[in-house]
Amino acid sequence: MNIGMPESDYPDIRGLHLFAEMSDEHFQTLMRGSYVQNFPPQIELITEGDPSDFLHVVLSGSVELFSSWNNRETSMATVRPISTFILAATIKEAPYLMSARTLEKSRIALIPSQDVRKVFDTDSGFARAIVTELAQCYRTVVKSQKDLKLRTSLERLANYILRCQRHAGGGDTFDLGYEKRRLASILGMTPENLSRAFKGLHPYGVQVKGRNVSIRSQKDLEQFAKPDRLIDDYSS
Amino acid sequence: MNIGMPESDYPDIRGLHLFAEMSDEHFQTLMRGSYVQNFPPQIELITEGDPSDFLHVVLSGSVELFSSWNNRETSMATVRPISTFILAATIKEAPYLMSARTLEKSRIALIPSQDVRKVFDTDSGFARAIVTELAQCYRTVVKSQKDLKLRTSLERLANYILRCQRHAGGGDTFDLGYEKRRLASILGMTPENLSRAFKGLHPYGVQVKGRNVSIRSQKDLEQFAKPDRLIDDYSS
DNA sequence: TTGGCTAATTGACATTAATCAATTTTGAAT
DNA sequence: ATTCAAAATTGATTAATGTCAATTAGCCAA
Repeated sequence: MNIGMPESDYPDIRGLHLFAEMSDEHFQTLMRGSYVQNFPPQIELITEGDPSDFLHVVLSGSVELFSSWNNRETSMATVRPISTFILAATIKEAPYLMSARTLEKSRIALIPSQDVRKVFDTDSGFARAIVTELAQCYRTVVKSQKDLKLRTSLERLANYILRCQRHAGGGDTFDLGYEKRRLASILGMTPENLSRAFKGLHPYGVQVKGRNVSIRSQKDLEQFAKPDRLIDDYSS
Repeated sequence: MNIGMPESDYPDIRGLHLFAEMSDEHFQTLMRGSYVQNFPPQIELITEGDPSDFLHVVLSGSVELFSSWNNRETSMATVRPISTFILAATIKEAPYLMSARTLEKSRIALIPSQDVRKVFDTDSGFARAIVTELAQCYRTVVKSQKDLKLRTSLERLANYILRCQRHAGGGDTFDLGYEKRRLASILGMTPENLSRAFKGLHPYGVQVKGRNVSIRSQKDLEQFAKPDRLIDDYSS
């Protein structure tokens, strides 16, 4: 465990939208109280219900946000470098709504929540950035909610594949992005159902081998999936 | 249609968390460009995909936020006085993700989005309030997402009833809060399924007559519903 | 009060998805 | 390469939910 933030990590964090516009002085203030840790895979970083003591920044690796209730568990989102999580809880000084665990070996920066709140009040650049980030988070969840409520699991998978393709550059063959059991949870279904859903997309030209997907007929798949920018465009 | 904001509406709006902490000067700036309209029931106020020209404030009545895709429609949330909607789209200068329609005769204030963004940059009290409001919105959607992904429709209904009861003061008989078809959509099910779900809760002491619900056995219902503050407590 | 409209309910059925159990496949460690 | 454990797939079945059609109930306006 490393205590204190190595200066070598500063540029990565400074490069985040969230920290790009603030004054050097305030940035230094935040960094002074922060530290960085390396975690192995599958480590639970935070547990839902706990008080939000730190804003977390994923510097490398990846982190899954998940929730549990009544012995069931579901994957809510994945955080990839370089971005933050638990921002809303930090701002509201409220307990975490989701737990977080590393998916792989990850490097995480921890910034004390009270420092974040303090600097927020004095640095308008930082305040602006936080609002933008929060609005983005909110809109992402709303899109996800629409996906869940308006589409069947087959349609969700089809649209996930198209988003994945776009994210990978638009080629007709690409990586699925997740282990299948995790993807199933993200899409709100069981692994068995996902396996069958892939077969259900076969008539639309979708081929899957391990984590590799290939789309034989872009047109057929899009015609079935009916992607919608107000659900599937994660950039706005 | 009334053009311009009557001064008599100022106190209601000023009383909102969102506008309570800002300077008088900035508040006046916002109000000068704003206006208030009265709408009959079932009027579509905004349509998803449209540019976000105004921040909306519900002064009286109620407004439903809903979304459509592929000829399907789902209810996303209800906005009751006195609160705002479309804040995230306003901040991000992005298109609305949801449509809005009045449920009843409603009085709505419209504040130009560009004014909101401008004042945000200069008034730190306002900035703070916007962040708090957005964080609240975000957490509300996350809770709703957990409700959807972790619970069956029967469990969602049971917990809805308990939340409703709490909101109504805790008595064992209270109003359902919505027309049943709308509640079904909010809970992510069909009206037929909702009707059967009410029957499914009968063994736990739930009686429904029209919009009136009564709980015969608080303990049984809670034991079944397993309410969780990280899903069902809308105050934090 | 009485139509007449919409909402709500009910039954029958179809579809979708979850569960359980049994293999098969995969991938990481040796 | 070999081995082992976890992941993925498959089949059979059950459970949950949606759809369609037909009533029934409730409400508002004339």
